[in-house]
Amino acid sequence: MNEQLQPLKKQPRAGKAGRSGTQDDIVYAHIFEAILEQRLAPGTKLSEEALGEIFGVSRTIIRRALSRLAHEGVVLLRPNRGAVVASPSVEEARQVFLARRLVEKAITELAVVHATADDLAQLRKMVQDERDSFSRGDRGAGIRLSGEFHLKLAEAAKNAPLISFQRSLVSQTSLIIAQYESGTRSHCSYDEHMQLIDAIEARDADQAVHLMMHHMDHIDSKLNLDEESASDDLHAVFSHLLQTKGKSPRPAAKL
Amino acid sequence: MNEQLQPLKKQPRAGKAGRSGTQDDIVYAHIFEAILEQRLAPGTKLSEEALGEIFGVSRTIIRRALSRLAHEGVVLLRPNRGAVVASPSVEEARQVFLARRLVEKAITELAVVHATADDLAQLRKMVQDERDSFSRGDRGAGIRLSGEFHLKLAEAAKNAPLISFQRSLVSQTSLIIAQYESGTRSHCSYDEHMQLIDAIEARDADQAVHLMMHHMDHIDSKLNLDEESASDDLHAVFSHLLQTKGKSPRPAAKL
DNA sequence: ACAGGGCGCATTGTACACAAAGCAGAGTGC
DNA sequence: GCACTCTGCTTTGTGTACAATGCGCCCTGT
Repeated sequence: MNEQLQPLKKQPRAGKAGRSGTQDDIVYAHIFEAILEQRLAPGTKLSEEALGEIFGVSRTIIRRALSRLAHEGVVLLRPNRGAVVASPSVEEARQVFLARRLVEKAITELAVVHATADDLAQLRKMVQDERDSFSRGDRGAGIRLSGEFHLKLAEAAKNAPLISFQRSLVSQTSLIIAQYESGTRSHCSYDEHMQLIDAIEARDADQAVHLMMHHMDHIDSKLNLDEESASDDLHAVFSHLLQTKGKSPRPAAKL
Repeated sequence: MNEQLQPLKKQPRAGKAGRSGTQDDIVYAHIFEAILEQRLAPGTKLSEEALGEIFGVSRTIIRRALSRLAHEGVVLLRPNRGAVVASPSVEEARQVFLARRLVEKAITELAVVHATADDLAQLRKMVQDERDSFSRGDRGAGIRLSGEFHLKLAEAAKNAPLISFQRSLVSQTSLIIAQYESGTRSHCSYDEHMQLIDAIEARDADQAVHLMMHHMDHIDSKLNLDEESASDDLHAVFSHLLQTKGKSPRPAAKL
């Protein structure tokens, strides 16, 4: 039932983070990636022991990784009942997108002021990688890299709290995209990303913000958050209930 | 050298959080409170074992509390070298305040739309408590309650990601205030809080935002983030260096 | 006397063992 | 026949022992 996959010596490819506690980061990155690529469906139970077996580490490490994922909102941690992959409701998705609009606007304005040449070069490189992933048909990597682009943009804005918040928002957005994206492929047009970089490099705040808001509109419109998402939404709610069930009506938000 | 303070049966008074894992929350709340009331100076080492002794719990619990505090930015977690009370630099403080302005503006606008009568009643009650604390001369409680007011306002805005972000910002702001506030007492005029509630209840978005921005200005102006903060700033930087870098003998304040 | 290296202590990181809390199933009473 | 409870198992929560890392001190060599 649970065979050990690899004895954990494999390096994390994308390096979401990779300084000190490599074990934590590896486990974190793998689970995160699995969620993004929908190998872990929303509502899936994440047993500590099973994950420990799989990654060849003790529950202590798993627990830390889950805690981190929970804090970023991609995993739901229920006291005494374990962790499950978060299944954001349509309402939660809307809230995330509202917050993102807000933050992306601010980040764009700040990036126009503070982005260095090096920042811009890195951003361009990321768009390249993103395009490559999509052309390879690697949807999961594409979603992840697209998210990392927005995160790098936040870094260019040079505001630590916003970077941290953006990390959380991007993670949740990725999960939402994985859950709600309509059939089509390219969810985040790298073309728009490139135009955005150009506007920032030109220090044209109005244009940059305009492009970013347009970009947000596009992402929004590609999701089935409205009426037509009935079946998808129902499925999400269903799996959620299967996990949560009990006599408790609804934890809604654990905060 | 380290006597056990209390065997941990004392309830957390203000209830920053208090549902399930009470132990975590108690430890978290006590450390947080100690930091706010400046019984724990920035840069102070937070030894896991010492804290465990003090609170009568194992390092496991302490570690979780520290992790949580670290995530909120009031504690700095250095791999293999333990935790210290964060000592935000002036630059970091500026970043926090910039982010807060942004978020408070959005929260205010949303609260005008979404705040219920119950929300408003709770907000008014919190201002009362805050005023009481200040009149009692309980500065730490005052700072905390003032922060909780802004957090409750975020809850009235009904946007989960913003609430979470606001929690982090408020915590860090509290630390900054504790560190940089100029000698005077009332740092957050509850009067302004009350006016803000009135504007929100009147659903006057422009007025509410105007008041909030004014309020932010006031908080800003009460801090010594500019030139005159030389000594305070120097001290902060100094303690920071003592902890982070060298082989220096002793941090000014010990646990 | 000072610089460099090695050694011992203190503290954190990790794994594991035990305790507690859910959850599922079978059995029993109404 | 249905519902309720009691019991056993599975899974999480917590404490603790051991390993690893960092840090300070002392010793030695120049």
